[in-house]
Amino acid sequence: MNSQDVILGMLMKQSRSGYEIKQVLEELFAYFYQSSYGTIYPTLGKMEKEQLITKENVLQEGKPNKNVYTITERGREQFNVYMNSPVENDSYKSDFLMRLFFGEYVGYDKVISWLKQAREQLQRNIERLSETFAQERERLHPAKIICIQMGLKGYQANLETIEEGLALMEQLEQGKRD
Amino acid sequence: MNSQDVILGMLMKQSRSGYEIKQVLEELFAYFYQSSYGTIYPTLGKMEKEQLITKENVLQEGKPNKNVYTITERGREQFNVYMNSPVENDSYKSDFLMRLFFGEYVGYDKVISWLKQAREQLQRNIERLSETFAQERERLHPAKIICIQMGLKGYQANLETIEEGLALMEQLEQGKRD
DNA sequence: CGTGTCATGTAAGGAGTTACATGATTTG
DNA sequence: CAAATCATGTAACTCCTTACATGACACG
Repeated sequence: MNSQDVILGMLMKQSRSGYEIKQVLEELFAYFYQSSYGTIYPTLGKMEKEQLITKENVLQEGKPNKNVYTITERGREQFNVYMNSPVENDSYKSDFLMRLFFGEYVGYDKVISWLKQAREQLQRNIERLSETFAQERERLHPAKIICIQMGLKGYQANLETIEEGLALMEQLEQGKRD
Repeated sequence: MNSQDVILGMLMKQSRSGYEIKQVLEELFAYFYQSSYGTIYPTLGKMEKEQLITKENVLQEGKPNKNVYTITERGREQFNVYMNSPVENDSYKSDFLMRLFFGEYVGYDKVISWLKQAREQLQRNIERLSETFAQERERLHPAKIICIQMGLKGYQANLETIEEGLALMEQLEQGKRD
């Protein structure tokens, strides 16, 4: 899976500009894929050259023009190749867990501050993800529902573990003061 | 967080060779950090030049020699700088979830095969991670226990969601055949 | 005698991030 | 009038991955 595969998938149903692709990526894919303009725009250019997509300049009122990209037949074939290729291993990189792993080298207060920070972030993520899908829930393809459930249940499990950990750490921090 | 920070942390308590570092990384860090020799050896070289670590060639019987690295005072300071820097955002990249998201473009059978594959992988991961920490559990620093709990509970939540999703998909697959 | 483990490294390449650069329009 | 939003792009850089290269010994 690379940025090209992702973009092809996003253009399967509707044509979009690079800016719009970024927005959707941030709204719906945030919990399992991240990207930046520095990747999206060059990739779109490359894909146009390879005739996987076509560009159309669209004039807008009150807004700058935009380049709207449409997937070609060749692009659809390419997307199909991706969808039938072996699934790559997940890659999870967490600075937060690294800190916890090395938590013995700092004070309890530091660990507690990391946990609180992670808790707040998770609460925001859960709120955002549930809201995004609350309305359209019933109309979605079952595989997409599973995908969203993976995100939500995963977040919730993490939140619970952090909540428990925080309770433990605060207890220890109290005990230390006596 | 980069490979240098991780290596410094791993040398805080004991000196190790590049090969040993890789082994520990695979055994204990697999669920939140991955690395390769292509990163480890050049990083060790760089760190030695910067006097964050020192190298010692150790002769072994029946095995090739190894280069054992020891953290210096300067290295400890550097590690401290890392531990007091702002925590970076997690980065999770999942080809598996991407496939599910685009599941509407393939048949139910394909989705089911992805889910089964993910289930098997998760079962293996859970088994490995629980075994690794089953024995030494009580002696660990609380922060490290939370770190491991994050891994285990996260895996378990994912497994449950996949199990539910698989049941749903298999039901739909049956319904389709009538 | 072949496969696996121990052990260290290099070189080329890929993929993506960050920062920079620009500019119009809208909203408060 | 300032800040946010819409919109596109480039260039330098960092970091890591993959593949290659080597070699001794152990185990079955």
